[in-house]
Amino acid sequence: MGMQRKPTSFDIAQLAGVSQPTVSRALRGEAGVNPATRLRIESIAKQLNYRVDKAASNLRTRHSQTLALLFFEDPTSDDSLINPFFHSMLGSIIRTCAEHDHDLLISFQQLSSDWHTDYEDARKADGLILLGYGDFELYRARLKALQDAGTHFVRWGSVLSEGAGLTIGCDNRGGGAEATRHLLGLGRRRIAFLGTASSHYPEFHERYRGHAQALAGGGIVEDPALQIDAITTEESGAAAAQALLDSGADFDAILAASDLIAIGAMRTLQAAGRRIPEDVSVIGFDDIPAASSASPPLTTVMQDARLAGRTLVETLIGRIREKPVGPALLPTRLVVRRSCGA
Amino acid sequence: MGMQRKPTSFDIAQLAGVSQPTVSRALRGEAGVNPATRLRIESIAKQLNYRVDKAASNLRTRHSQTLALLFFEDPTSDDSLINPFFHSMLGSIIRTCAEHDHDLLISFQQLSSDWHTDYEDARKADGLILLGYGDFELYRARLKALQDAGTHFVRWGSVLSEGAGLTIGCDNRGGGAEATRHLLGLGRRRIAFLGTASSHYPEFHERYRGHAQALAGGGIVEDPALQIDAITTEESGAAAAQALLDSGADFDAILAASDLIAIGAMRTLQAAGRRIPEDVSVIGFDDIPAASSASPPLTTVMQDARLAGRTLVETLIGRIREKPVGPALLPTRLVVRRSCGA
DNA sequence: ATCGGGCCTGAATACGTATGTGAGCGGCTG
DNA sequence: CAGCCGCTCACATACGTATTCAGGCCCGAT
Repeated sequence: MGMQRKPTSFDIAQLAGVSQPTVSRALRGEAGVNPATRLRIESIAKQLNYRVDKAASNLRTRHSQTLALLFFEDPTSDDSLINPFFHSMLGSIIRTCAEHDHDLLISFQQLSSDWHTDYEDARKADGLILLGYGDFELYRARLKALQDAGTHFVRWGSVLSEGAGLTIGCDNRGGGAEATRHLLGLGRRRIAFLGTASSHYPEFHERYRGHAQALAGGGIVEDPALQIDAITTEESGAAAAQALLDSGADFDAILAASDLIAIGAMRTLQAAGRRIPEDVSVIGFDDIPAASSASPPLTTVMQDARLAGRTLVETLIGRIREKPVGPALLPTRLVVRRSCGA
Repeated sequence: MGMQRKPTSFDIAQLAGVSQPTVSRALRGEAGVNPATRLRIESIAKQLNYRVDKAASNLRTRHSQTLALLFFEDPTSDDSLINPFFHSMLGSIIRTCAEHDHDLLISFQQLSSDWHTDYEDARKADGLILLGYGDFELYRARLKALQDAGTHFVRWGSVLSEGAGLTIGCDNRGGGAEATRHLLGLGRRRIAFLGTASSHYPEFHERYRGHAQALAGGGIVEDPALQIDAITTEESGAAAAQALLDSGADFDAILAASDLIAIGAMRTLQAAGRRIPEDVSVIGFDDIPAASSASPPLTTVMQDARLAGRTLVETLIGRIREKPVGPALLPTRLVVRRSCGA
């Protein structure tokens, strides 16, 4: 009972009194099979609990109906955490893959490893989803190599940066601008930006540019002292806020390039006795779950993670099927919570 | 340049002046290959960016070096969220798989679908990792079927429930007991338990039993009015707390069967004007990230998610290699934060 | 010189599926 | 009645690797 040999299409064929190719055609729903024969085959297959051997099928068809999700994590962080925003995207990616009958492989990668050849070359996956913040310059060569090799992939990032058609991202500039306009509307005039403005981090760069644009639109002159570098961790946000306090700069609002930065910054500010939102308004970016449960609840620029995940997967599958889909710029939406008043 | 045919072991063989089997042997590190030949082959393979075709390899060897991670989600929740505790485990699972040279497939499943035959029968994976809370009775038949079919799998859950050797879990009873002893030590005497005590949810059941045990140890008589059903969501926790308030029962502490329940309950309590921890002490279970950032920070029974993930993967791989490893009961640790005073 | 035995390698084959090609059969047209 | 076509199906083969088996070679021992 227990460990029988797994049934093959030959077994089905023999029981059904047909040849193996007929079984294959019948089960794949191919046209040109007698309906009665098809029914008989399907019934026997179901009865034997037959499953098409994916390895054999992959070998024959030369594709795997599998996508690979590659996370690029900061190699310094050895622990097992994933950026919370990507967490939210993950569920959507998984579900969308399932809807399109694709399996999903998932792994962490270092920018420095040879991931760019390990998946499609080994025919593990038909396409790659690249996820992760990091110094974009480090990606560049690998992305180019991927593209030259004809590998199918999509990337979450700043759409405007490079390689149109393979990057999906949200409207970082628009989101940054909207946040800053909101702060201006609240009467804030000295708005600090926490998160690097360097073009090596294109998403933060775009958010910064939106911020600067809105400032200019409000007739405010940028003050370089109000821009502090930070990466996407609470610690970094806390440190950046501390640096801002230590600098003695005058500020009445903070636009953080991500929620984690904002949450870290709020902690520092509160510890230093600054009241939020009375003394300082804070706005984040992403709308991760922690944003709404922060105290006070964080006003933030929402990226629709579910839409993002879905778009990534469907764009990738489209590219694999040689039905190229253009780059998508996903909308953002400002979620106003109590932290900034009214 | 762009779209050459991918090199095969035959191509390598021809260039190296040997036969294909020799290439296979050399690259797999098999003994009995002339060192000089091996070096030549390795060099050529590297130069051509050759990768072993995984589909062909899988077909031949009849295993895939791949594990499948199956999440069982409440089918009612249509959105893309994953239980936060599993989130924390995920990173560890991914990393441990990589360390052991295994790929990882991930998918959502409904208890009712035919997942139990879809992965190993289709030879997509060598083994299964089952994750998810839910009515255990629904699992039972499927788990039995898996085991009878000789499928390799491990499950996160209550170790004591059934099928020793295939379940990894933490010491739920010990954790529940420790939490309640802590509350007793704070002088609390009327401790409510939020989370079903039904044996259909073995983990919650174990936590409840630990709680009851500690109560008995402290000479306290259980009050059925202080046990309110709840499942692992904030909403359910909030509703349970509301039910508790509405019942008019007297209570000075809450032990929630999970952090999400605790967080939801705290929200309700605070909205009702109860002060935490002055009026009511609250303890959760899991130590998800939100626990530490809740207000006030939540005292909770920590499950070591990283250890859990690692143990799951390594146990599964051990079972696949026919080196069975016994069931593991992982330790818990009480993390005391400010919420319960001192 | 012969023989036995390691050491290395090549020839042949199997893994299970998908697909190109052609054959048999019945019905239809001219 | 010959010829043709559409419908089903079987035969043969390819996908790229891993493994079994046997053979060639060289060395030392007899």
